[in-house]
Amino acid sequence: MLRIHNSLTGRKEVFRPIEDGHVGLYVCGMTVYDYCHLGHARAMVVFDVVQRYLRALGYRVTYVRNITDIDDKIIARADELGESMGVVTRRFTEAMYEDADAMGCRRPDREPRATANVDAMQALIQRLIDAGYAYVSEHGDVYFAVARFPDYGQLSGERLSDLREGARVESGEGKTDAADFALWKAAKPGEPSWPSPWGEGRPGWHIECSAMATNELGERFDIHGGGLDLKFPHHENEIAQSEAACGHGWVNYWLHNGHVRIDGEKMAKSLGNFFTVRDILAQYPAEVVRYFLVASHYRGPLNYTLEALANARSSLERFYRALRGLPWGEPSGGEAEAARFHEAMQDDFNTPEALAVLFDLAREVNRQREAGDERTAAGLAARLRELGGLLGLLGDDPERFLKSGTGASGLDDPTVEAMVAERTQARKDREFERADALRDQLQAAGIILEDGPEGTSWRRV
RNA sequence: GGCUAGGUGGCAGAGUGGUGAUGCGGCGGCCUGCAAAGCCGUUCUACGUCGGUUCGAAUCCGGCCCUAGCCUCCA
Repeated sequence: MLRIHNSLTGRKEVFRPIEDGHVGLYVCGMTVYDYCHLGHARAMVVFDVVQRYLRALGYRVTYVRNITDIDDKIIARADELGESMGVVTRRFTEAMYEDADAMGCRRPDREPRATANVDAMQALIQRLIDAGYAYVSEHGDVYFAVARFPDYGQLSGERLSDLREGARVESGEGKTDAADFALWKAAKPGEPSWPSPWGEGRPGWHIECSAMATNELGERFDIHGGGLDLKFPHHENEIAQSEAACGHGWVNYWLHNGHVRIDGEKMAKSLGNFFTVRDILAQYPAEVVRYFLVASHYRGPLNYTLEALANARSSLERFYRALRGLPWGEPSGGEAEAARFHEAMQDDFNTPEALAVLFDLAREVNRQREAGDERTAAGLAARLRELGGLLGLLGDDPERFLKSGTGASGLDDPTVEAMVAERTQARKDREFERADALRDQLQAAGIILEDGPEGTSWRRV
């Protein structure tokens, strides 16, 4: 029985899909005007885990993630680069795929692009105008009249009166209410635009997701996710538009992932404290980054530090050392751990707890191996791989992972192998001084040796 | 000012009304030529604060303090 924390109600609820055996999942994707930073990576990995786990539970999942390819920031970026919007969005869409693929994220089933769905957005806007929820300003902008939608604030807990009093709500621009938001923006000279019943213009941000989600998943679907920063106003406005248009509830469960922080602050472009995924991937294996993201609960904040990444790496090393040297086979044994793992995952995707179970399993693998029962150890190791796989982890070859290291050690594999062989000979000859000198030399180059009953293995720091 | 999350041991990070997750680190032991790794044991009065409920709370309730986020584009 899967329970998930629904931000709409603020509590954990038993998940019941609308259609038996099927889950419609919509996640707000990127605005493609720059490279992904770690915050984007978190959202991608979090919902990749959600999607994977739902499938592991046997659900058919329709996973939809949009691509916002029309937006003020894109226009600005294209101007800045002296390129067309299409060129810019294509480049950063490709970059997003590279990053997401590297981190082992399965591609969504559907990835609607805003520019390909303007018709659906216009239809939705028209519907809202007809139903009296939206109005056209004298400048040709269309606004959603927030006051006409009594349930406004159901997701964020914000009250309309508080919002109006808030210092940061803009007024003017033809709005009748400061809290109203744009559905359609009249084109300024030189801006990309589409013809519409209200004049040349382009869609507002919020209407994109309402239109595309409904288009792909219907007027009522199961799960809508995104970063915490989208909760208000974006998701609140999506709800208002969609429910106003269809006249009933829209999404059953809302999921929001927490922010990545750096030095206790949100990682954000405006603060200039962000790290791009590709910069981090240049220094750490993608699986380490993924582990780091999965090692804390998706709803909480995640502090980015070098220590945390190092920690993620040593955790993975522990797993891969347990796996090392055992044959890939069918899982056997570890049923109790598997049950605990699933219990954790079904409790609002508690990945840290699930990982704790995996550590227990790794210890059991080591115990069995130490006891000389390699057969049992191999069965458990396969179980460990199987469960890790549900999180998108532990799919690598242990030797490969352990020998990959963080940076350049200066010594290539054949050199290391040669030195190891030389040391082995020295040890055989009981020339321990020479053997230790070689080991020290390797260690200085970031190579750690481990002497086992079946010879010496090594890994990079 | 309003709204939303949080405040856990040396660090990271789960969890729970009553037997001190898990990882990293420290210490001791086994193993090893010595290490490393592994295993075993262990350290550390851990749960922001003040009250309340309870046989019993860190876990429930209330006040307070602090942190972060949102209220403007943001995963």
